[in-house]
Amino acid sequence: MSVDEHRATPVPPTLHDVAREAGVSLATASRALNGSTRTVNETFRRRVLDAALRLNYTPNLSAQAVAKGLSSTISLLVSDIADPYFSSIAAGAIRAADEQRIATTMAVTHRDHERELELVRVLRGQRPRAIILTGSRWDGVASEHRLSDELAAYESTGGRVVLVSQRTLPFATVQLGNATGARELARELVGAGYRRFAVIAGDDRLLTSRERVSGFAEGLAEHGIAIHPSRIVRAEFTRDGGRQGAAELLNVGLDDVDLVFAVNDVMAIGAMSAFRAAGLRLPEDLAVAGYDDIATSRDVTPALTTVAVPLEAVGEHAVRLALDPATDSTTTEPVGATVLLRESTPPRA
Amino acid sequence: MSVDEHRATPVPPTLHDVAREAGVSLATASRALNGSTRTVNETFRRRVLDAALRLNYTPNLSAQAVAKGLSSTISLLVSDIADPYFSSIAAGAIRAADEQRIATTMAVTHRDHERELELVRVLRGQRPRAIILTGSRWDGVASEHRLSDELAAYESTGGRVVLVSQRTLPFATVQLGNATGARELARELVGAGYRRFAVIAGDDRLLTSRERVSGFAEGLAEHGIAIHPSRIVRAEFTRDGGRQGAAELLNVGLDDVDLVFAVNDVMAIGAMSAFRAAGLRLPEDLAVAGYDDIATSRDVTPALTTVAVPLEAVGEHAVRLALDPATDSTTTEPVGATVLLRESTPPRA
DNA sequence: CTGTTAGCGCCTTCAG
DNA sequence: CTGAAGGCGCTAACAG
Repeated sequence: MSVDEHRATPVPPTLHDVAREAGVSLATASRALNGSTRTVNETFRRRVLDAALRLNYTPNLSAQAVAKGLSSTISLLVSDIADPYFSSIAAGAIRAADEQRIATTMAVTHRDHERELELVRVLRGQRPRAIILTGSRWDGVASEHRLSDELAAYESTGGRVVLVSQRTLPFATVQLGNATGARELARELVGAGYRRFAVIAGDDRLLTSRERVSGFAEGLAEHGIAIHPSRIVRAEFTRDGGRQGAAELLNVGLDDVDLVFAVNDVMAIGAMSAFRAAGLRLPEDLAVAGYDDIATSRDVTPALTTVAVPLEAVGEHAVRLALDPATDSTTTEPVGATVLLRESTPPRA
Repeated sequence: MSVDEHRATPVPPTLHDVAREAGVSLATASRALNGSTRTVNETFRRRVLDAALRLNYTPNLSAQAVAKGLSSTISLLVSDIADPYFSSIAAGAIRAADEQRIATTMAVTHRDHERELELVRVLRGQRPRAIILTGSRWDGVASEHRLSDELAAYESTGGRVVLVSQRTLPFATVQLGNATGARELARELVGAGYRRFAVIAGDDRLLTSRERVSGFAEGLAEHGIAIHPSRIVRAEFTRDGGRQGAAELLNVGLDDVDLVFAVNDVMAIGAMSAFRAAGLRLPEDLAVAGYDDIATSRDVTPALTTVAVPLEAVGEHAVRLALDPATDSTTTEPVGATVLLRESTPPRA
């Protein structure tokens, strides 16, 4: 009767078990199974590998992490994983991490900055190789300073921080060309014959919203076109936010508007639904444009004009920056965007 | 000049540092910071907490895991995180895990069973509290046995396995009522006046596809309706698969069909796009129905008739099963589905 | 090339 | 209630 049968909770085999089974020392077993630098006699190697296989041994990654003071994990923070914007970035990030045999831990902030700060503290406990923060940064939000301090503390103890958004904090960042993309969209829309615009924006402290709105306005300004302030409404960065923004525009009146730009596709799609519910025909009565090029944008009717952001590539870049030793807190990786004119904004006479 | 300034790589403060800073022993510091059972003098408690705050200390979770032989992580396997079906489940799972202060590690199988098996092996190394496998199980696929063995080994060493799909393997599972949902859908569709059906299914070894097809057929059979085998095509479980399936149906001819049921929304939406590209008017010329009720299904035009699966709740259930000590390998949690009749299947005269 | 021996950061009996 | 000491599984010098 082995000692195992006395134990209340069964327990996975350890390296020690493998070594004993193979009749070698712990060190040899360790080297045979992982041994980066050192090499080990082929006979012993086989014996160890066989033993490991026989016992169905899997190295305890936590133990490895404490022993070498380096984990094989990265942490990815997203606002909402059910949002296609973030799930696409996550897909790219997970794939890139996977290629380097790094596991990805995901956490969700629900767009709450206090929560985001708290999560960073918790995640630090995992001692991940890197923490990647996705989602727009905020302006004029007190917690941003505390967040920055927390991240700086993390970096000062060997971690790496990568931001996906704006470079408002002193960390490596994958920069999304929001202003440029929106400006280009505005130009193309003017080129297509549109002149009278309204905008459904997000919270003005959300830099992504701000950049897209101001970039769009700049593009229009180049053609001497201005957006009347009453034609810019703000709402949440969600589908319902889009519906609400549309309702608000409907209230102030849309007679002098021929195109509504929602600062992201999810909102644009919500807005389309609200406009249609109000009896408007799209695109005949009103044109709509969004931003991001989420998968749904081509499946709605009319297909949504938008600005494509290579989201999966963004996730990959973020991980690459995170894992590249050459990266430091001043590193920056710009990512471009591409205007996609579709049926929701047909050329106007 | 402190010793820290000599170190090549900076390092996070340890519990030892905190204890020294607070002028107490390691044990006291440990108890003050986590100490479940033991209680510690209020004065010391404060001293320790203050010291921890001052040093910006975060407990090393890996070290805790090795010390107590129990990690605070669960692993979630999905086929494709950018697919709204899985990202919704993930959202629910992450939230539920979060509530119990458990971190979620995500891995992606890309619908490859070999990869899935490999991932389980790797993930076991993390010693997660549980491994949750989402996505349809396969029938007649050799690796399912090896997977089962691997999972059994994991469970025999204290882990917990939860499946989200079919209970074809001897582990706790959240069972999705695919057959029931599809049968109900068929009934409602017949009730709405439809009589001639075609189906876009997935790989026949995919149990989710099979269950939905056979449930649907059963529902029709109750009314004496059969689907001609040539009107059942198979394709990948993706949007492109849906397009392809639609093309195939278009080829064999759709004159004697008034409704196409795609076994999931993503495929249904791809099919709609293909049908429309072929000049069909939806729903006048052809009705379409899907399954899952992903967010996009209500945003397409016409809005898609589907069967709602409470995806986020499914994720939550999976985590609850995973973390509930009362769960064992025979536990089962059935989850119902609800038919949602929308514009893509208007009542027929 | 192999084995012995300290740790890694933390928890947890076990004495005081 | 507190502190000292051993151990968790593994790695990395250090000898042999």
